[in-house]
Amino acid sequence: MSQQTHLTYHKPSHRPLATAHLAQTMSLLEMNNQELLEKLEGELANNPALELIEDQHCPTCNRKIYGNLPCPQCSFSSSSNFDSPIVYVSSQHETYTPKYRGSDAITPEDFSPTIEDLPTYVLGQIGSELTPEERPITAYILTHLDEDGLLRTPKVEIALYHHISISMVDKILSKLHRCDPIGVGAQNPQEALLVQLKILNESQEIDPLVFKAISEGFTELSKHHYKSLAKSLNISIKKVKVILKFINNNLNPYPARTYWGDVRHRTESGPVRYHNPDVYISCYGNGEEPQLLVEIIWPISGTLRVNPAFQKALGQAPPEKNDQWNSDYQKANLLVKCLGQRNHTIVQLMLKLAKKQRKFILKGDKHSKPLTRAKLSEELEVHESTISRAVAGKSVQLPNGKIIPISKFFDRSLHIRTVMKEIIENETTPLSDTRIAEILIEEGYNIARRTVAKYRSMEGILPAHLRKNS
DNA sequence: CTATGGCACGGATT
DNA sequence: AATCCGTGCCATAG
Repeated sequence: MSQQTHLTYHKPSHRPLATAHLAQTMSLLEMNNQELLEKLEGELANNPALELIEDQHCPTCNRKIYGNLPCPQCSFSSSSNFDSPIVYVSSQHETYTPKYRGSDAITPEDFSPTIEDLPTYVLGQIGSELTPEERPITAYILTHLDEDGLLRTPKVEIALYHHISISMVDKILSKLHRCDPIGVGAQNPQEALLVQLKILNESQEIDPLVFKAISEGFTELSKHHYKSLAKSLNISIKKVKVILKFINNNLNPYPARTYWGDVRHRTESGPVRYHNPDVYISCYGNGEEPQLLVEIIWPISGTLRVNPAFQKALGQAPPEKNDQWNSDYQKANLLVKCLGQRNHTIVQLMLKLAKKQRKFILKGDKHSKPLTRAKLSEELEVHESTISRAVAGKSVQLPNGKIIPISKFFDRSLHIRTVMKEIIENETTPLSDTRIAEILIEEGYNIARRTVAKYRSMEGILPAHLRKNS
């Protein structure tokens, strides 16, 4: 297809426009939805040459088209066997999906996006438990939650505003904390973690060190300064990692976010956080072989284009404004083109990924195939760094409702780790690392004993002698 | 003596 | 060029 040439970003070019084009496409590619949203809003506010129009309908198939892209239906419908996923770009819908991660057993049928917003959703759960006096206060609190489900407004303020005591506020908050995104209404990530931990503790035994790590070493924890954390708690770094894994697996500092990964940080300001997914993957059809539906989320509703009226007016610009207008026009034009290209790249990427990792998407971690960015870049005929940029810091929601970073599609050892986990779960008597390695080798995974130990610790599984059997 | 964790090296990936 | 990952070797705990 003709676009392929546009995708080979590594081709040297001497035209200045092309370099600007290149630079902008790359930076746009790196952005996830949140960042893109901010960027677009900024551009729209500052550049009169840009306009946001209603989403268009495709002239031939009359489907809605989004995201400054050609019609998805027409360009992709040729590949409609179940092997090739349908890919399309869709506008950001206001769905809040209240799946609190943790339970594995969410099947595609269970998963239907809920159209409620967070306050409504939470209120629906506890509405009946509240006394008439508590009700308006709760509503007030809920509407003051930030996008992460945290309550940044000081308690005192609420108490004063409603002329009630702080203990009253506390009482309501503690009820709130137990609602579905467990920990909603906590004052900060730290409190959210503690609340979740407390509730979890009621149903299972929890290492008191986890409490200590969160309450005393939270700053180190959030900065990923594990060595200093280990020192201040006077435990081994190994132990810290076990704790960390536990936290990552079971707790969520931002209750309304579905995912918090321990991912490398992109900026000094802290770990990359996943807000809403940038891509949805869902199933179309319920059979054995459902077709995959890949949805690239476009952060704004509407399509961005260069305002034709502005373009017309260019010729009649007042002389003193001429330069300004021209540059606005150029910039707008560039942005629109780059956006289209960014989206095109992401679409191609996700299409390929969905195809390659189909089993992983449908059947879970065990079927993940080791895949490197390099290999994919070869197939897509783009530069490696293009893939890296497109993948970095973005997240995707799978048909089972889990939100994972896209980089998980490139995990080299995910499948072995899951097989290993299964072995350990099914063991009758605790198996030593050596033994596990032997079993894995028998099953065809060539792996060293030392590596088993590494995987174990990655998964937060205790060594054999500390494991008791079930 | 056996099972694991720590450190560090080299090759692959990004 | 920087980082990640699998491994081997050695120290330590049990």
